[in-house]
Formats: sequence, structure tokens, C-alpha cells
Amino acid sequence: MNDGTHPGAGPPVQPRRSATEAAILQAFDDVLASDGLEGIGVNAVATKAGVGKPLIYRYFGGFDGLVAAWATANGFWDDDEGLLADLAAAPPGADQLEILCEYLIGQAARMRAKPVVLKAKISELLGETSLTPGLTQARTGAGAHHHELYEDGGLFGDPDVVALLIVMHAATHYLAMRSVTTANFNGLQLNQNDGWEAAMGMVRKVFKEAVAAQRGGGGDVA
Amino acid sequence: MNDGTHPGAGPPVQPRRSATEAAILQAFDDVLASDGLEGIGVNAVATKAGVGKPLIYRYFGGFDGLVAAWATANGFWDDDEGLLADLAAAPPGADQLEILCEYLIGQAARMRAKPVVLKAKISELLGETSLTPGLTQARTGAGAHHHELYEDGGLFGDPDVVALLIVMHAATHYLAMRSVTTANFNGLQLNQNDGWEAAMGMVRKVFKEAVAAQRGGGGDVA
DNA sequence: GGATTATGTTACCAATTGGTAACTTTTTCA
DNA sequence: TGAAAAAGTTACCAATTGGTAACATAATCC
Repeated sequence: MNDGTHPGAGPPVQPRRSATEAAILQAFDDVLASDGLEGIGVNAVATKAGVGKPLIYRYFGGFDGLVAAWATANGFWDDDEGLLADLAAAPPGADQLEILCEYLIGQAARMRAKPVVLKAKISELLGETSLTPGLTQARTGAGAHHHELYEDGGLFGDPDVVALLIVMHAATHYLAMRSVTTANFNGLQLNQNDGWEAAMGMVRKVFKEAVAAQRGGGGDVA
Repeated sequence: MNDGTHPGAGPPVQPRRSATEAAILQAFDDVLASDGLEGIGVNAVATKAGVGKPLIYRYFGGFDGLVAAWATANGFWDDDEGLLADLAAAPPGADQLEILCEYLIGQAARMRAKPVVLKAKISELLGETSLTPGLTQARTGAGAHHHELYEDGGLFGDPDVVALLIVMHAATHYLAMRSVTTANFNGLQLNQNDGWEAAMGMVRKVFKEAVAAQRGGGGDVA
């Protein structure tokens, strides 16, 4: 009805507010990307957005609310539902473990595609930062299906598979984190596409080797 | 000759200076541990150490110099020489790959034992932080033997081994990083000893599986 | 002794921080 | 048109930041 371009024609949609809200969110992104954790704050964000900082308090309820809005708007948390859906949608004869491996690699690729989000994720490893309150505030409800995958033996009921999953999860996440800032990681250029693909090839290789050994040796390789 | 406790008996050792220098370094550690990246600075460190901040400038040449001194004093960088020595010192019949796996695990354990150092390492993943100038300043000379291990096919001249090494390096480092702040990682209590040991058991398992597959299948498991 | 140097403290500076109050301008709607 | 609400700005606040100059105290050396 009202697209916001015809003032007075219909219910108020407050198009100017949404626009500045978007500008503020984008400014948060920019400042975090350029100045990092220590440079971010209401002053820097407001200046970057070209608005007065009272708007941040009025629209987002302060800095923490801004962080929370930014996190939700940028898909900060993984959706384990995606993996569950992929597994359910797979054809009967498909290799479930291969789907799992590709999911981990795809997840790392998605993180790599959003360096700023990844930066915020790294900051979570530091413990309490200025982002923490906002992130915990917005985390409510995320990761609801997480336990289905990992706890009580995991989705596959096999401790060996869970171990493999955890180790490869750790590996892919670390590689993604290194890829944002590290030019050379053990000879790999993770920040370039070919270097990244080479790393993911290594992940696939190790994954397959481990799976082969599990199936061949009955899970005991000692 | 002069142990510093007998003023005037011998050349000046300036024991008071070393003591306050140590106090400042310890204060840096404490502030980084409690307040994190964003809380650290000359004011906080000087207050924590119970001295005036001019001493930081006089003794360390400023904040960056303090960071550099702290990093070197706390063994911030891995010594790949340690691994090379371990490999060289191993008995002829020993499994070199197993030594390598245990080295990675030991390295992760050492990082876990110094949470503050680990925190600083994580901050390096964020790119430019307030610690970066000091760390790069002190990095000179470290990692001299690194290329021997990883580049040009690595120490073993086998790309498969290098891939395994890189992936497991990534996994152990990520697990160490998560262990400082994360109470529950996929069902594992990484911040407690049994949870950590369980994770390291998983690392060993996957490592051995991959090695077994490499040896059994000639390196091709597709 | 006296002169010198090392050590440490207090005081100050401009710049910036998070946060709020008061104000002006624009838009909405009867 | 005119009142009311929303949007946005300027101005201010106390607190803190990194950094330096000036000062006081203590130890050392001739």
C-alpha cells in the first residue's frame, strides 16, 4: 500500500527512520571492519553514518542494542537446521558423512565471505568485550537444534563420528579465522582463493582418510 | 659479585629498577587477563602496578615497547626448533608422525596453560589491535626454522603429511583457543581437564586414522 | 662532604569517550 | 491550516585516555 515515497498516502511507514537505521547498521559494519574492536563505539559509528549519536540510543536503545541488531541482521549464528535439512533431504544411498564434511567446508566458506562477522566471532573467543553484551542479548533462541547433532553420541550415535566432527569443525573454523588476516599460513595463501581451496582440499583428504580408516578398521586404529 | 643487596659494593645493578620492571610486566599480564584487549593501556597498567606511568615510557619506551617486552618474557612464539630437536632425538625406529602429533598436542597444552598469552594470540587474528605494533616489533628472529617444516613439501617431502599437519595444527589451535572462554564446546568441557583430554583423545584418534589410511591406501582414499 | 645520576611522583595537557538534555526541523494527520 | 509526533542536530557533561614536563627523593660516585 504505502511504499514510503508518497507522504500522507496511507499509514505511516517511517521510511526515513528505516533508512537511517540501515545507515547506522552499515556504519557499524564499516567501523568494525576498518578500526576493529577497539575503535568501535557510539561516537565512531554515528560519525561514520553521518548522523547524531542520540539516534543510536533512540532507535537501538544504545550500543548493546545496536550490536544485537547488527548480529541478527548479518546472520551471526550458524543454522544447524541447515545441516539437519541437508541430511534429511539427501537421497537414501548418499554418504551422510560426506554431506557433513561439505557442510563444514561450506560453513567455513560462508564465514570467510563475511570477514566482519568473522571478526566479531573471533572477538567472542577473547571473553568479555564491548560486543559481548549485545551478542548475548541477541543469541536468544539460536542454536536450538545444536544438541541433536553433537550431544549423546550425536546424530549418528557413534562416538568416533562425533570425534571426527569436532576435530574437523575446529580445523575449518581455525582456517577461516586465519584466512581474514594471515597472508601466509604454513605456505598457504589462505586469503586468496586458490590457497583457500588448497586448504579445503586438505580438509577433505584428511576427512576421507579418517572415514576410510573407521570403516576399514572397525573404528579402532591403535 | 654484586647481588644488589649491598649498595656501593661493586658495579650498580639497579635492583630497584628490575623489580619495578617486573611489577609492570606482571601488571600488564593482570590487566590483559581481567579487562582484556579493550581495557589495556598505560594508565591501567601503571595503576595496577602501583607506579606512575612515566616509568613505562622511561623503562620500556612506551606502550609498544612494554608489549614487546611482555611477549618475549612470556614466550609468545612457538619454537619450531623444539619439534626439530624432538624429531632428531627420537630413536631410529620411532614413528616420526606420532612424535609430530604429540608435539601439536603439547603445543596446544602449553598455550592452554598460559591463558593470557593465548588471549594475545587470539587478538592477533583480529588484525590490527593495540598489541600489534609491539608484537611485530618483538617478532624479529622468531620462527626462523619454520619453513623447514612446512614449505617445499615439508620435512617429510610428502604433501599428504603436510596436509595432515596443517589440518591438525588448525584443529589443536582452535580447541586451545576455545578452551579459555568456552564452557561447553559441542558437549566437551574444554576448560576442564577431562574435557580437554577427551578432545585431545579425539585429535589423536583422527590423526592415527588418517595416518593408517595414508599407509594402507597409498595416500589415495577417493 | 658535594655533585651526579637513577628512581619515582604530582600535575598538567588536549583529545576523546559514553551519555543526556534541549533544541530545530520535518513529516504526519485531523 | 495548524497541532502533534517523529526525526535529527547542537551543546554540554563528567570521566578517561595517551603523553609530557616539572618536581622530589634516593642512591651512587668522586
